[in-house]
Amino acid sequence: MGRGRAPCCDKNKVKKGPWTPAEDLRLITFIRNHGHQNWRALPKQAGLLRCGKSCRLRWINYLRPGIKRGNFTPQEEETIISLQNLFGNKWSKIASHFPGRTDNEIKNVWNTHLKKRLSNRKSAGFTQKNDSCTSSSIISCGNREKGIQQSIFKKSNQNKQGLLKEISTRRGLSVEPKESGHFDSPTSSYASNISNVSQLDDFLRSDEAVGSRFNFTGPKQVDDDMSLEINPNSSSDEKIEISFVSDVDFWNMLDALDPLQSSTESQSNDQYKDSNLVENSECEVECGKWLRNLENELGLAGENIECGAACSEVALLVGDTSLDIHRSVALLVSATSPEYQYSMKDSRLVSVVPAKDPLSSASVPGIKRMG
DNA sequence: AAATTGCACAACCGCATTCTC
DNA sequence: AGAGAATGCGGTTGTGCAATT
Repeated sequence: MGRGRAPCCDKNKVKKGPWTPAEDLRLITFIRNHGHQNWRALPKQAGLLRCGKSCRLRWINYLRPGIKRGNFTPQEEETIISLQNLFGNKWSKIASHFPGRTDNEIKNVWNTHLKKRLSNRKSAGFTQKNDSCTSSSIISCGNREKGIQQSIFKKSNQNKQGLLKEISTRRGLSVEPKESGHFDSPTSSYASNISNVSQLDDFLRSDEAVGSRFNFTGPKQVDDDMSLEINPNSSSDEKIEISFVSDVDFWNMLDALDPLQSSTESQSNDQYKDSNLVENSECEVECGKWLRNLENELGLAGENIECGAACSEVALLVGDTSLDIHRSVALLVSATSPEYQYSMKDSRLVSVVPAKDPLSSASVPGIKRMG
């Protein structure tokens, strides 16, 4: 057992506060290449001005693959309540019953509304005993509590300007939940069958997408109908949202949309545009828009910085990492920054330079978070 | 339209526990 | 065995955003 406590880092030299996309990418890239044997040494090795604990927390709670984001289903919430009753505030133990969920997330959901719900139940005269929702049966009785579900749903209506929402709005797609808006579909790689925008659309319309990856923001009124309605022509706003999840699936999805799978050395934007790898111009335009949204979502574009310069920063961050990231970044440059061109060697991104002056290196300003 | 309030959640802090030498 | 380092865990806070007034 340790005595005393050494400071985990020099607090004067570490950055605090929200993580920027560039930091995230740096952390992801480093861990993908080198793992995380030593959290204390990791920030220095990865070139991050962060405390090791902060890196660990960021990875565990947000960046690692397999994180299941989005609202908790009523069933999950009831299970949390019963497990909390069983174990107390042993969040990591409770989280072990929810693959993909983090202890922090469960702790948050408990503190924000499950605790209140429980006290409301008690004050309303409901006990687990006379509510017939004992720990063993509680999982199956979630759907009976429509009122509770409705209140959950209202609370879940926190809108983020998500990537998918942008796409769905632009493409006239909205999703109208008639029930609680929660789905418990099995998680699966959504990248495997997507190769163009229309397939992406199909995916967006599928239950699998909603259940495995996307948060659902629902109507304020909840019908009795338990079905999911998808209304492609609806003009209702902000019905679906997605969090940026930097996991394997994320990169795989980019790959799946990537028409540069077989790209070779020194492929310029013009070459890219002229190639037959893009099925048609409409698809190209859609991909470009989609990727621009992605760049926005990553905070790599906007008033403060040049698109292409941001990409060059990303390229530097990418370093010697896996090929899929190289392709993704190359695609970002192609789709969003015609004023820049990239060069690839052995399927790796080696430079991003202004197209008008191919001899000069792209400047690399610090990336500023938008907003 | 502006101000206020409340909510959700990422991130921090410090203590506990485990690991290593 | 025990000291120090590293990691895990749970409580708490800060911040951004949406809803409400």
